[in-house]
Amino acid sequence: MAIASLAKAPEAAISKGQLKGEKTKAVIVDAALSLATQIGLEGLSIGVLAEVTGMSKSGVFAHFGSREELQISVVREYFARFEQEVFYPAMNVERGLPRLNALFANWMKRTSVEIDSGCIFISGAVEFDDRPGPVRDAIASSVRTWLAAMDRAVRQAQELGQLQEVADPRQILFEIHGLILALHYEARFLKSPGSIERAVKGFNSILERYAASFLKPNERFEQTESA
Amino acid sequence: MAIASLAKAPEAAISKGQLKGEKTKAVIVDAALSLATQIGLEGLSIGVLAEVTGMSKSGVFAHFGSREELQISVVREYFARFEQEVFYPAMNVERGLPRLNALFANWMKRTSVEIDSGCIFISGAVEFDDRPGPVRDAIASSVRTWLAAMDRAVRQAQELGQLQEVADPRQILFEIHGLILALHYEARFLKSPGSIERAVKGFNSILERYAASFLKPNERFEQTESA
DNA sequence: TGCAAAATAGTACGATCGTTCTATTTCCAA
DNA sequence: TTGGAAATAGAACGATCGTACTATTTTGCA
Repeated sequence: MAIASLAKAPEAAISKGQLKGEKTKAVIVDAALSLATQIGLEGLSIGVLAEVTGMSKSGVFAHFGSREELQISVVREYFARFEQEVFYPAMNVERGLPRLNALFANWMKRTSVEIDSGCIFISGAVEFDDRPGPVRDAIASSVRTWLAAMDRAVRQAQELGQLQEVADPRQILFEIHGLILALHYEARFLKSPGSIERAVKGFNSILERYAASFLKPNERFEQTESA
Repeated sequence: MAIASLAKAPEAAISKGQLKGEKTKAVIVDAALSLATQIGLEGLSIGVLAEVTGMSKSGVFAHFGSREELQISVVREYFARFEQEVFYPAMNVERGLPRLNALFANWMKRTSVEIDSGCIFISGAVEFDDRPGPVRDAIASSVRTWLAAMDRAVRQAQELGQLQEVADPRQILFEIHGLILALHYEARFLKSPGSIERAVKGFNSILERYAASFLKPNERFEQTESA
């Protein structure tokens, strides 16, 4: 089960024998991904990618047919890993606040790691906010899918009577999203220490404010817990 | 009085006669700024800039000596305008919560306008977070200067007994910054309606949470008020 | 008004970019 | 094992980039 219905295009039809091809393609996408997290999707260059992978420019190019298709592949791969690291583990946690806590914990943990590597959903948003096209669409649909998953978790906490029924889930989500963005900005760009703690504290404040009743201590979010 | 001491390099020494030169330089920077807000500082190209301003490439180039210097000039110009639109008007409002309200209102108003044009402090942070150098430094010092001004406003509200003394100003600032970033992301990239209202609501929630006592109605922030 | 200096234009350079086309190599099933 | 297809390499293209150099024009003060 993926985050939502769209999730994954048919893509790699492994049935027909493209063993070697798909394998090196995966290697290229992997290299492209770690390049893109550092210098952005727009910074991706087929020449540099060929150099890194030890292939020829045309050899790399042939796997995608266009730079744009390469960028889309990178976005899809990033989304798949995001799903794997952030979303799936939290699905093993019981619905409601515990799962919401887990989702935020994993999201924040990933963002913390990305203080060194960068987040494509954030850098891509900036690079493509004025550039319509399939790359922008791929990023936007990935992000919307993820935010919808968070939205579901918030609503479930409401249905279980853990968060106020009257609260607007999208308001809660907006504020949580802001914490992640501030964490990314202040830690990665400004290099201000203590950003992680502030994000955690902000999250707890949000939960407290919207809590149906006072939270039991074991429902408070701690940075160490996860998954 | 500028936001802080650094504020403005000596730059345009208008005393010595560089009338024509400085004038066209201003025209170039102006064009570069509106270009950079849309496609980013890294997207700036001297060729395109020459085309837009009706000059020759070398004519444009001569004013800066390097592309990097052009980018720095753009950052400085952006900062100056930010100062003019967001910071100065709020200085005419009385210290404490009213001024903090005005600062946030102006900041948000500017961010709202930038839903169409883009914010260089946000896009620049993404473009240069892994790229050390004078451009990154220019952006970072501008942002830090602005955040320090916000920090001062928060502390003044504390000193006046309007916000809790025990609260950490940087925590408050972190959460406010997150609201602005979420507004920029969700409105500009995701194009989700209602983002402005959510940012306002989030700001009021923060003030209420950290308020020393209950806020009087006229101290609540309304989107329409400003300056 | 004339003249040095400042401002702008013109041209060319090496580099890199995405892409195309054609060869060559490698794979894998029959 | 072999033959056709898939995968990769190689070379070249037009375009654009920042920058360096040299001319030409324009400016503004003596």
